[in-house]
Amino acid sequence: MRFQSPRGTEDILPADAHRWQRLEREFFELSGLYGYREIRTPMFEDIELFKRTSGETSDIVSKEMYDFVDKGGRHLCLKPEGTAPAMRAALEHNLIQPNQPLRMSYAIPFFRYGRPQKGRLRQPHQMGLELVGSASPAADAEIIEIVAKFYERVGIGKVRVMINSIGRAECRAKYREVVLSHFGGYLKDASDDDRAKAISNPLRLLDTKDSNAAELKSTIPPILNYLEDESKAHFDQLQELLTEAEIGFGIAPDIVRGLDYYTDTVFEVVSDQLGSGQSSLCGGGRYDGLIKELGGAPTPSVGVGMGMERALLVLEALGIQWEDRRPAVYVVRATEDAAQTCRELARRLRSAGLETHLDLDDRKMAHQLKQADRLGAKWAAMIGTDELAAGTVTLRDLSSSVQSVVPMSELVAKVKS
RNA sequence: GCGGAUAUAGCUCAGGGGUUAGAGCGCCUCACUGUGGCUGAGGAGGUCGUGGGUUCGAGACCCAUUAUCCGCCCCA
Repeated sequence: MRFQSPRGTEDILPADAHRWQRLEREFFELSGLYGYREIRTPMFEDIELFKRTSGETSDIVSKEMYDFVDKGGRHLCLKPEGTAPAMRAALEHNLIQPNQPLRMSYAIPFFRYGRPQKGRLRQPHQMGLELVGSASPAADAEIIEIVAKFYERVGIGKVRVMINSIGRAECRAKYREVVLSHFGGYLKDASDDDRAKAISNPLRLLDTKDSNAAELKSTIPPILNYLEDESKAHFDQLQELLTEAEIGFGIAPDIVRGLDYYTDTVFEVVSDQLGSGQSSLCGGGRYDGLIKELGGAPTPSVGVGMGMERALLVLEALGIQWEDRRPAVYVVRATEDAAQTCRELARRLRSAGLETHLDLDDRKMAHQLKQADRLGAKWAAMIGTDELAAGTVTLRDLSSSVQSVVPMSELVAKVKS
């Protein structure tokens, strides 16, 4: 019986792992410059945490959770997103203090039970940021700035961040009626999906792909027209701040977000390089009501999640290749009597911080050189009877084939130069 | 969750009822017993995704199942 990885999961193989490491390194380095520090929370949580925060009617909670009951009868689930667990942990450990913004970052797998496709998995990964404790549009701008800088830094280039505001609860309630009456006629013979949306979350009618609704979508007045003064001012200031930071953005009135906890600012970065109908590279927004919902003092906050496999997919589509580290030296045992000396030299090279390879299986010299070549080693350090007697190493530059004889004592220095 | 397509060597793919299933690339050996890449000659590697069925005979046809891909849903 041969096993496969479970549906919708992927193995990250040794030849590819460096790309993931690089992505995470760039992410933590960049966000660290803004003061973000990593938080690591458990892979599973009490299922109620997500029902409370994302909302019972959200797609995540209503049909995409990997939930289970453990042997102690606890109803748990693999985390379907990163924000709620981070906030639960922050509250549990009293990390949230008045007038002290809390900045947290993470790179995590998360879990959603859906139909897999390219760029859409059951165990995807995301890099997330949470900025807790500021109501200022400067907080929204900070998160968006990091996102924009991140994509630029890894080579995806300048991205256009699409922003919208969905206001506060009253505004949304008002707008919900606007949407329902605007789409009223259409809903009579709309798809089951869209009719279900009309009941569970009318705002999501805005992103229906039904061609019959295209005109209605284009003629509906945007939610921005219904924002309260405060939300309107917030949104305007955010735009000024983004302009000041020279971040390219556009306004997309149809970005609505499927989770209940968002308020005011919502945003995403899209790419046309993803294929499979997937376009979202990252998504985020402000969630001023979430912490209160979890029993904490009302605390305004903003966050974002950036999809890792989607970033990698775009990088690949752009033809951007990241080189893995390569061995510095392959120590070649030319004759059997040099075996011990070869091992000793290899140890010395590694102590000096140089990746060094050695044949384990008494292969002939030609084979060892072939391995060295295949591994992409810079140098082959060859030792046989002659070198043993002279206390030297024959050092070959594998790309130029230039060869020289150096004393063993100078090997490390020569290779490092 | 709904609709469609696909599954043959490590990889990319041919073979569409009839002996022992093929190619390119990759891998191993030798030419080259102390020198990789290039070349040449050999070689290894497949329960044809899995399980049933039809047939004298199935990699091929039928059914089921699993996985992947595409569309919907949704998002990262």
